[in-house]
Amino acid sequence: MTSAAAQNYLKAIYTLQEQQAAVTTSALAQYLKVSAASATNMVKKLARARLLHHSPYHGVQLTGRGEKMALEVIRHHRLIELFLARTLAVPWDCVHAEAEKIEHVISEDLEDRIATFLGDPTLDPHGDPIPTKAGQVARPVYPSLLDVGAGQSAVVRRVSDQNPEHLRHFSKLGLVLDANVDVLEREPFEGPLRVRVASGAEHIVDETLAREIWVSPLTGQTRTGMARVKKSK
Amino acid sequence: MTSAAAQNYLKAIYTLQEQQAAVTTSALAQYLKVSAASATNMVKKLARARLLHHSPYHGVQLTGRGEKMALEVIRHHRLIELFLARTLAVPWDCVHAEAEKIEHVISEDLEDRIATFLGDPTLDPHGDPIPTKAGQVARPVYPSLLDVGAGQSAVVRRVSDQNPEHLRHFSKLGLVLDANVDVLEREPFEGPLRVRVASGAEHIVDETLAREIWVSPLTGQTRTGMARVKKSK
DNA sequence: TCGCAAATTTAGTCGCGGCTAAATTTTTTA
DNA sequence: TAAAAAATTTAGCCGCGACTAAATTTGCGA
Ligand SMILES: [Mn+2]
Ligand SMILES: [Mn+2]
Ligand SMILES: [Mn+2]
Ligand SMILES: [Mn+2]
Repeated sequence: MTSAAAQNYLKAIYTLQEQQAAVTTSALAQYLKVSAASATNMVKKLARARLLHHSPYHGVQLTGRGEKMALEVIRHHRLIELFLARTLAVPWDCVHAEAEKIEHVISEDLEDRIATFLGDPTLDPHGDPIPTKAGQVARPVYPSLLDVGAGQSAVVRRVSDQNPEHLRHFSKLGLVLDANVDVLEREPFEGPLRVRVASGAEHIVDETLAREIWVSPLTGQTRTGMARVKKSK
Repeated sequence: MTSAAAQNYLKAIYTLQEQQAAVTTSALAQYLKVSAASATNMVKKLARARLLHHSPYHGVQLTGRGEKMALEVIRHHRLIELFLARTLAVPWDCVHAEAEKIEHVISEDLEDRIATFLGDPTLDPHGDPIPTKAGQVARPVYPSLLDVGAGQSAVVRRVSDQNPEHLRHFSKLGLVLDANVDVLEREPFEGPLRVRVASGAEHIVDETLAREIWVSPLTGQTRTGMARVKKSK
């Protein structure tokens, strides 16, 4: 038990649980790009192994053991992402795919060595929190770039690692971790944003993309606000 | 095709081919710790994929494509071993088991990054040659420590990575890569060796273990010989 | 050269993790 | 509230890579 496939299901359920409490078969199937029947099949196996509770036709919920196991895999994933980024300068749009494979095959000993080598880090290259060995994980909640009002500034804190093309686009735009962004204007009806980045360049950011960037809004207005924040340091 | 299992068969056949030209089903099965029936089954699949020639009841031989593929996996394996040893100080008795898993899941891009990071190395932590990207591999042939006569000295060039306990023992004894060894005496009937290592300490090395260490013999006699060699540098 | 033992292949099975199609249950809509 | 739609589960299948047991082939010794 706890094959790579099972680990991926546990990870997916954990991730989906962060949004809504009851994770449905179809949500799971869609997320993992498998058929609903396949998801049901694995869910029954995980339930038998007491890694989740299955309320047939209604959804699943991880048990303590299941959540712990999910967090272990997530810890592997994020440590590996950071390790590859740090040691080999693997760009942030590539680390996810590599980590997705390696996370299932490293030993606990190697995990420990990587963690120590990196100085027991708390964030991966996308700003995702790294669970501790004991299974504790921070749950930073940031507004998305979309929630920042026109005329406001913010600092990029976390970026979705699900789409490599989007990540590549973000780094091209200068929208990297800890970067400052000024939201200049917002098209109505959930339209795209116009932003200014640290270099001074201005870019249009589509709604879908803006949803994949989470930020710490800064008080005060764009330039002025930023200047004030810098001074007050 | 070319699942992790298939890659392991190709690697095993390549390794066995270095000893004898025709690799039998039972040799393969024994090496991989699977039943003969399982080996036959995979052999037939690899033959269908034109990765080897199968002469039923007589043995197999890798095709050009099969050998190339084997060398690609071996390159992954040895690069990963060296990478783990260099970056994380993973001891040489642990790198093999980790590499055995990771070798099947890294991308070509990651392989290239690791190779470049390591400066395109030619030897792994056990002195095994690393095949090039193009599939060329050096075939260093060294005598084993057992072939060194009493009173002779040698330099450790290569050590079998198959048995972690043996490797741990070797490093405890100071029998590491590039170490000098003086063979002091040899018990008759293929008995154990008495050796002196760089530190001056003397150790008994069993025949089985001595077979797992390959060396460059030095001309001249132990101390005297070594001294002379050192002077002549 | 014949017969037997060893090696090898074939036949049939299993668990895993996918799939489609059909049955069932829940939810929505009329 | 009954019928239709949607979601979910069940049933049955497949390829993979193991296995055991049985059949076949090979090669060796008498
Ligand atoms: Mn990731
Ligand atoms: Mn990440
Ligand atoms: Mn190795
Ligand atoms: Mn090695």
